[in-house]
Amino acid sequence: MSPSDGARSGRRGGIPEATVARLPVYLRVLGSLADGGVPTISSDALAAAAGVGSAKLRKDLSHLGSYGTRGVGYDVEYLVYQISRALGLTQHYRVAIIGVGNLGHALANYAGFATRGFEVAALIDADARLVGQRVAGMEIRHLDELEQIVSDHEVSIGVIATPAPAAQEVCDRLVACGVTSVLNFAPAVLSVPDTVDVRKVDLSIELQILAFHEQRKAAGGTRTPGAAVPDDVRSAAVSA
Amino acid sequence: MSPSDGARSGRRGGIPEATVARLPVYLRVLGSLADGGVPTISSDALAAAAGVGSAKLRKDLSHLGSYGTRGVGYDVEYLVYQISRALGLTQHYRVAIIGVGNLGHALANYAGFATRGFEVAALIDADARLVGQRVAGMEIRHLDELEQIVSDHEVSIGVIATPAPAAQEVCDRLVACGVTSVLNFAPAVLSVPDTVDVRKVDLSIELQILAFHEQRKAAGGTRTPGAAVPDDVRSAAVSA
DNA sequence: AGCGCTTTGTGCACCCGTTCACAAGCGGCG
DNA sequence: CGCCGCTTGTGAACGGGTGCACAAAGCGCT
Repeated sequence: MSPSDGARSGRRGGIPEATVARLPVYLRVLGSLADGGVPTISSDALAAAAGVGSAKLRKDLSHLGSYGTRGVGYDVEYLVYQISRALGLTQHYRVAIIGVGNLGHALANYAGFATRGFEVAALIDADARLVGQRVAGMEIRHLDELEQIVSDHEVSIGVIATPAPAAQEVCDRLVACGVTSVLNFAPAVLSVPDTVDVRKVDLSIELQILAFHEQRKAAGGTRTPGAAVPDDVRSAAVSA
Repeated sequence: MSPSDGARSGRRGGIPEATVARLPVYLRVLGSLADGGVPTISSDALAAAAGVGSAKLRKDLSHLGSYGTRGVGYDVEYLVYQISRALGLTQHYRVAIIGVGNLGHALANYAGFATRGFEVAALIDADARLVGQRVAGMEIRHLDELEQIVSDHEVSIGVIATPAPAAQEVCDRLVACGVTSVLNFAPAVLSVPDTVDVRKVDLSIELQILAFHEQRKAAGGTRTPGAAVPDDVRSAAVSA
């Protein structure tokens, strides 16, 4: 998303963004395979399990080196290690969750955090009535202490699970504390300096995208409950 | 995937997938503007509020018609209507949530559902102890009744919030009932016929992607002597 | 040891999406 | 009434990602 990232120190890190987004999927599948005692796997089988094409998978893996044996496949455990290393999962990341409402509550209890080197270091909320309560074995702290908490626990990833109006302010404070990665669950557009990475998870958007395709599918063929199908045909006047 | 379903993208009225993914963002911003009484807005201002480039925004909007007045901008209310229509939000969609654990609980209480024509029609869980309990004013039904519920309520979107091992089976049953859109929160790869749309929301993957970038940023600044210079001097001011 | 089967790794062509730059169009002002 | 400045809409160049097809490279069997 960076407009022009000028000088790239030709070291590792040249992994395409689309590949990075798929590596965690491979990692998860490989984890199950390793647990099942599978020693090696071919790109075809792994691709099928991960829901991608085999050529794409091979190209993805080729970006992090030539691990894999021709005629045999990939060593599962070794590949797990290499992908983990490429993703930076050999390090430990401390996460702070801001906003302990329904969603924050669910996130705090989410088992997926601990499994890959992520540790929920703090739960923070602005509501004084929640402060002191324990969720997932952790005490909720007040938003006023955010800076102190981030500093003490060396939080490197902030998870925003607040209502939308509070999101930008919380984000700004996180960034001011030196947090450079933010995962935003609030339905709001966050503006940050481009040294900071923001990823958003937005349920409402996902539903609306599904709605679009649902409408698309309904327009084509089977029984359509209401009328209102004419809007399908778009302005043919302009586009010749 | 299969080239045969190419009709879905790139036809008349065929809005590019990337554009569809951004339309909900525009819609949200426009909603706030409309509430604030703003009558018209320029592509530049709207793009800034949505966090995209203005050219991209104009091209996105151009895909759904030539709404907008040169020299003036876009009529906010009219644009809200047009985007809503393009996304299919003029229709009503009934959603079933399968799996009422921490996450399903949070989803059931999520206010964003009702706001855009989505209605949570059913909560379903496999745990008999949860059945009959009320969450968000709705009674939890047992998984055995899934087919009946989907049929009775004409559910068109299924939200899977089960543990990973149950996800594929639940998905298969949903598909068998005629559900053609699935939103998957379980950390599992779902395989469906290509008539069905699946979108996945995976917290663990998002964190791992952030970890990758975090590692990349830290690559030059940790304990490297002499190289303590921040990786990029392109510091942009936060929204002041 | 050699041969053939299997699978990786990759060069290449294609396609989607992004960005730039500008002509066309509309409202307001003199 | 005509000109001017502003904004939209879009043609065209550009870049990244995807899929195909194949050469290179191990392994096992004979």
